[in-house]
Amino acid sequence: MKEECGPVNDFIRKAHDHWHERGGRMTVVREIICQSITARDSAFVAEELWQEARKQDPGISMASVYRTLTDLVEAGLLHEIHGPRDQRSFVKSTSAAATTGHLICKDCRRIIPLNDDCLALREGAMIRGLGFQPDGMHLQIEAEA
Amino acid sequence: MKEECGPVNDFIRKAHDHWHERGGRMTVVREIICQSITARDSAFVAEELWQEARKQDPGISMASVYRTLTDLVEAGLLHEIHGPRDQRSFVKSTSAAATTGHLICKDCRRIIPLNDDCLALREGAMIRGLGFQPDGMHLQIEAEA
DNA sequence: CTAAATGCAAACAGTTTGCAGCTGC
DNA sequence: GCAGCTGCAAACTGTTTGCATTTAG
Repeated sequence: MKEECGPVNDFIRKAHDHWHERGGRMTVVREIICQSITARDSAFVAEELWQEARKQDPGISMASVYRTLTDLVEAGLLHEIHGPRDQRSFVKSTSAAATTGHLICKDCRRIIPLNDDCLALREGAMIRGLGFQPDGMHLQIEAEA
Repeated sequence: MKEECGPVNDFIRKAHDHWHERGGRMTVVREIICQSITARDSAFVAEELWQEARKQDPGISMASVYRTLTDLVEAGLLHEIHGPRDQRSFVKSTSAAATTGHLICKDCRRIIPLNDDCLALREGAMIRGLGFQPDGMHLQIEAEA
């Protein structure tokens, strides 16, 4: 039942470090959840991770998924997306959607990352001009197919 | 108790028309809520409208506020903003925040409308280039003071 | 051995809904 | 009078939390 628990990729290594720094641990449950995140490159919700994590260990609870997600957002490894408010959704901070924006298709429900480097630069400068420190930007465009 | 119920400004006139078109009515409750909306130019939440509406008629329920807001979004007179998910928030469609974006300050909690006409043009063109019909765009930038 | 993490179930907050009574036309 | 609106309270949904138990180191 004991699995290989060491860091296996960059995301997991960083998560591992984050928890260690605060006296925490990289447990099996957390590693399963992180692995499920690692596989994703667009936005996801807690439920999706849970379904996938349950395949590895059917006992994993939603509570753990949410607790893990909260930690990872705090660690800066995930970004929370402010979408339609039925569910919280997240992206890895390294994903394009985290730094620029995403397109939410009202028809197919897909969330498509946008990749406009220029946007972050332009708007970041504007915000600083207003006297604020930008900390996360999400361009959300709803569209029909 | 009977008040002047006719349309008194553009927003209210349009709302009035919307309800009439679908066999509904502009009631006193709805007018009080609409008036409270009319006065606002930045983002607001249901609770705020409710507090204000109660000053006119303490019996008004949150249910009515939400039902009215839902109708107005459907009518295209309001835009729902996808902010931090503790509460739904809205802006009048005529507000800058509806068409361009808004800055959410993590410290002071204010939501500041941004006015970058260029943004809507640029991004709209990009989305159409991807084969979608844009329908509402929200640039959300979180920042610290 | 001990602090930290987990699952469970209960609590929570904002929102929605069913329904009986009220209202505007 | 009747369709439509309202307030109330109960239902709902996604998320969070308290607690007894398990687990990692």
